[in-house]
Amino acid sequence: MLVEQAVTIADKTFLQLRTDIVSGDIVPGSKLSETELSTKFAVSRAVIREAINRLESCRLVERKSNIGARVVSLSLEGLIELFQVREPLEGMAARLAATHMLDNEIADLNTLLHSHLSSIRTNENYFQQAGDVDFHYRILVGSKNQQLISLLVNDIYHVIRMYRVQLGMTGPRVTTAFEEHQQIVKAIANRDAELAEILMRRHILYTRLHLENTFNQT
Amino acid sequence: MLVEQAVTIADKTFLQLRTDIVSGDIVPGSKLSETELSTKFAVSRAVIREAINRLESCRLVERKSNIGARVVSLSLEGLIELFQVREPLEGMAARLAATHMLDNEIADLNTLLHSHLSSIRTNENYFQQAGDVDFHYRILVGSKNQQLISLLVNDIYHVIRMYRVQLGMTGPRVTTAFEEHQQIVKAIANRDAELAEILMRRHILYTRLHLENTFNQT
DNA sequence: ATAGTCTATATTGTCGACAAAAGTAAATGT
DNA sequence: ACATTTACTTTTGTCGACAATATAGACTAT
Repeated sequence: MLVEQAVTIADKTFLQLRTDIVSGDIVPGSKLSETELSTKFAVSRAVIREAINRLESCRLVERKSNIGARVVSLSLEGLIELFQVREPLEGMAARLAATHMLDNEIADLNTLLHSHLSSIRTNENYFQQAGDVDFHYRILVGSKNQQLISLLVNDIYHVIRMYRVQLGMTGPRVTTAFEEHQQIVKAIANRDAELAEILMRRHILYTRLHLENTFNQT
Repeated sequence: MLVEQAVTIADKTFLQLRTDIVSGDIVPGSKLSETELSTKFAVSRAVIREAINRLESCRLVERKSNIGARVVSLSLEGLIELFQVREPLEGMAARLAATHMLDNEIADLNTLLHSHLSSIRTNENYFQQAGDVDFHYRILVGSKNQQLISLLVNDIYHVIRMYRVQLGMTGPRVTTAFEEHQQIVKAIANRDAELAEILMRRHILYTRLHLENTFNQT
């Protein structure tokens, strides 16, 4: 998949902090003290500042001038807003993928779907989650639109992952989602851009509604 | 409209640099030397670095480790990619606006349209451009989706403006675009979310095709 | 007792200097 | 003459210190 190679110290610090935030080790709403983090990571405040700046542009932290940065706090409304952004973007990605994906990329996607199916049968939850991520990622890359790819991979996906972890969403809905995946791939293989977009949007919409339901019931 | 108040020196430097880049005073592809800029603006390199970092997250400059930052170079392909992102996003904005815009906001939008119409009659090109920006901005705000608003206003709009200035696109297409605007507002006033989205997407698609044509013909 | 002010403290913003990496040009060897 | 190495210069990355702003607590006045 994607290789993010950290060459500078600020890179590593940024990646480490992002992991800590997304995984929940640094709890939402908590303050990111520059001095504190610089001693913890044993680096200068400058690299911490740079890392925090980048976290801000990923929408993982919010910063106020002369006050400081806090990890974004989670709300159902925020998650809904995020999915309202993700839905049309991935819809367009599927539309473009139907036109621009190479035949062998589509074949690989089918292979992935089959391995996904077998992991459903054996109830391997972890791989189901990873398989879902991989599925969306491949279609996104298949769109060949760099703006779209960068926007979703570098920003939105991480924020959504954070929400999922925080809200304890261990995404079930696998069996029905699998059928939706299948239909999307079929539309792409048929080079039906219009249908691919509609199906992808529906797929993400359903996921959103499912998340809303599970969240509201608890 | 939107007020971006710069409290810190880095804020001001960032805004100044962004203006210079979008307006073309700093030409695309040119290098942003930290030392050079720090002497030019009479500030320390730290604030220049922060400003450049923010420009990078706006997608206005590209940075490579240990090498430096360059203003993004323009290409027709890049502009197309950008419109392929913008189209579904603003489509969703129109869809949401049809549900969430307040009645008086819709009334204001109609007032704006009428003033737009009169400026078309008198051929005031500058106000036509500004009017178009204002139109899209109001619908975006009407969506009430903070993620969507921030994404378009803080990032995408600036990049598109840079492309327009650079490629010398003094957006004509006003009269037909006006009718499209009218139809979109009508759909929103009717609270027809589905139609509002379709019309907005078409509107942006047409704009893109128009830009492609004018660019290819020259 | 409460509101407001003032002082002390902690945190962020800015700066200049040093370290490390990349780029450049001269020098050497074949 | 060309390629490679080596010294040198330039630019970015990192650091610690100082300045400016915000927060917290003590103090005063009504």
